[in-house]
Amino acid sequence: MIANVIVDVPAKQTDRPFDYRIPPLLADWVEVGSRVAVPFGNRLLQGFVVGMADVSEMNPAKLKEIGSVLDPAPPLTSELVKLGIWMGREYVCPSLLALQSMLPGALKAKYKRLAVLPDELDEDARGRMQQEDSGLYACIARKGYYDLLSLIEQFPASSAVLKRWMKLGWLEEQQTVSDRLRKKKQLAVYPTDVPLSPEALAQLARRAPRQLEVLDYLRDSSGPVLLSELIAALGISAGTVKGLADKGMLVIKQAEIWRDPYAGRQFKASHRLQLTSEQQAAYDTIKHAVQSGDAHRFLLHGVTGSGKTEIYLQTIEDCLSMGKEAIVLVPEISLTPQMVERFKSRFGDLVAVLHSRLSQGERYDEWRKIRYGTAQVAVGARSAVFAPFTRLGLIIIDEEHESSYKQEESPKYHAREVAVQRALHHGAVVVLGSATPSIETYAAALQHEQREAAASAAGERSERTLPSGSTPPLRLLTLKRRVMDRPLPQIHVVDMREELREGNRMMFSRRLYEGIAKRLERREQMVLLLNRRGYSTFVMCRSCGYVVQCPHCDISLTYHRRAGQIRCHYCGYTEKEPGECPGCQSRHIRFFGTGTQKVEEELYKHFPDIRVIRMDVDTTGEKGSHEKWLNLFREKEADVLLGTQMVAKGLDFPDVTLVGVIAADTVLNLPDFRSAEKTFQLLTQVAGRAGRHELPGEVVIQTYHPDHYSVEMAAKHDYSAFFAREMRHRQSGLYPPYSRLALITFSHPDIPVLLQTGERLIHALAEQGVSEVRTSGRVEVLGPVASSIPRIKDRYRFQCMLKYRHEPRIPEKIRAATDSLDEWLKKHQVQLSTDMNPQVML
DNA sequence: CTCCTCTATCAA
DNA sequence: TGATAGAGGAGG
Repeated sequence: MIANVIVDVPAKQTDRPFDYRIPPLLADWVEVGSRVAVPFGNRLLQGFVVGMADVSEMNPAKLKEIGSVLDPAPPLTSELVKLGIWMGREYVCPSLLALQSMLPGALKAKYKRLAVLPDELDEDARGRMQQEDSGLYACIARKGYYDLLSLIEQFPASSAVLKRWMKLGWLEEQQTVSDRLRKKKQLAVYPTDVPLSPEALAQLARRAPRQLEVLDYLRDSSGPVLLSELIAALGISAGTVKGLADKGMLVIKQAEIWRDPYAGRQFKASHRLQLTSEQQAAYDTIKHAVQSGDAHRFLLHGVTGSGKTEIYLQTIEDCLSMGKEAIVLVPEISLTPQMVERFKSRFGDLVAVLHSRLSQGERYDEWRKIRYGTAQVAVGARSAVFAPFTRLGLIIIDEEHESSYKQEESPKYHAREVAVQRALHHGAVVVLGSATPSIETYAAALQHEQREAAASAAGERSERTLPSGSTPPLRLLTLKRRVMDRPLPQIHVVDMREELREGNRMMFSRRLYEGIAKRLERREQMVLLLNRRGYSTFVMCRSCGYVVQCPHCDISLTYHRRAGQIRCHYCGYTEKEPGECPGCQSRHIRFFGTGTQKVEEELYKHFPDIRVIRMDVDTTGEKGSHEKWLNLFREKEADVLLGTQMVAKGLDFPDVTLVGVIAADTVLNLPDFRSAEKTFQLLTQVAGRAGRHELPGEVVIQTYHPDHYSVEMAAKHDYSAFFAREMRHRQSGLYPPYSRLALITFSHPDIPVLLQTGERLIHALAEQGVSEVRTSGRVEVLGPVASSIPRIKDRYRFQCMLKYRHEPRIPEKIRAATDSLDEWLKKHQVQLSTDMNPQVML
């Protein structure tokens, strides 16, 4: 048998399967999806088996054998292998990267090269090695082998000797492939298979009562017990247990432990809540779709607080009872303990949770629960869309408009697109949930609705059967009302230009100021949002106008007062806060713009007794700190939760009655065609944090653009009006959904190289038939132009945007074009990457 | 990506 | 003639 293997080299030239013979000993172990170690060139590499064949096209003499199989069962399913290859094509990236991104980091290969003394080496050779370089020899001889790289490091002068020894055969090189991480092992105590004789027990009772206690404990607990647990429970020493092991009355051995990030936490079981009629209708439709066993897509458009999560929970429950599995995607930011708790309390140990705040080991074990264990529901951020289920029935994407579903590194995939691909394979249902759907999603849903309406008006039965493999239509389910018919909070828009004109120079408008004072008096809570961390956004000299910039990026530095530093938010560059202007040495250097740190300081200035929790990247760096702050806020240990967008999403606190947006314009001013959409979504989401329970809520939005439609429509809770207005904007600029985009970015330390690269790229694209064809409106090639942040980490960045409509096979053509530039790119060390359907234009 | 080979070029 | 650097290509 032959295995087709994709090897662990992330380069264009090797992005294809290589054939290997499967040795008879491994025949039962190699499957599609297996992770194997294979000889490649003169190295030993990890690889993924992507196919099996009886014969190879290759000359059989040239075939090498698979070295070993790295896992007892294949970590990838054949479906995921197929998906990885699809991703490679669709997102113009090496399939290897796609396959790797499906697995927990613990399974990323770690390579070692060892220098080994051959067993059969004669005394004579050993003697001569000893004589030639005693230090080097001693180091290797101690264990018989030693890590090659650290040898070279420790004995830099001996590298020539080392090389010669290897040539002479006195040393052999051995390469290994291993995981990043081991399965966690701990000593555990197992009962013996043979029943214990009554005499022996009687003897124990007399001579060693403590040992008898151990046996009793072991008998009462079904199965093995951890040694540490036994010692703690009975207050004995390890010696007591060891004594029993010596007598053969029990066995102590290493047992594999599954780390559980939620161990020791009690989750109160919860049950189905009564659904409103709107919820019930949506639920019924989704449930029938899951039952049908065909791929379906739904957009669940429900206002904040309309009870989307309960619908998710109940449909998952039905999905499980049909013997199928479910994936729930949640934006990283809202994967809060609250969210996890809802799933844990409904499904208990059937849930595996995957997010970035788990340690590598914890994530690995949660993943193994899905692949080999008991989990039937996966809740997690973007990459959980790859949960290795085999009977997938339902994929839910909550807050589907969130940009975090798009991975910004290669493979630049969108979880929404991957979900559809998986649903097609499994005949599963995809549910996109949001109060503020992305324009593209909503447009697709409306288009389907309109087609249905037209079809029924014409008296036709709507077409239900689709050509297999094509994306199913997106059906719209709407929840217009909040549960318990609670009103949406009242939103006040404050024009900050007006405030200034009337002499208020504070960062708080009078309305917000009074709101805060009132809440403090009433002991209610508040959420304040400012989408900028740090203290100020830029540092400028008032004498000469000099703005302090990052020396490596074209971006101004942000002042962080607590640390007394100015920092670059792109490359992490840090310097001490300047006391004088670096340009003209004037003392008139000032900090402009407002960040969360400054808001915090102002709050304390105006309300001395106020208790503020600030949440941004700077305060939530540590593991678990996110959770810690939210718990403090829940326990009413603070009046204000102040933060960047991480406070806008998914939080639910009963006593929050005021939400304040310090500056609604931060996102609006970004040079991105989605900035209005992002603003509308952010405002609507954060407004939804108020008045979710008995107490009514109030929202204050401060802005310099009170007339902008994104602000106006958000204040009126009018998604439809916003959508209609935004669609006109998209149409006039031919932006998505009126077109599709592909962004090719390339970077280099020198601008002339980039200019030449740009010319070659345009030429290469034209050769593939991708060139400016404005007349037919098929493809538009924009650029190359400098990116909106022209330099990051000392590399200038240029980009080329393709805007196309009905142009088929664009990824294929881009790949062909960029492949033809390969030589040039390699020679000049130009980095180039392609982003299909980019979410951020920066 | 990394290693190997081939070729051009230069100094002895 | 041999050494060396750089480009090009292969890797099963």
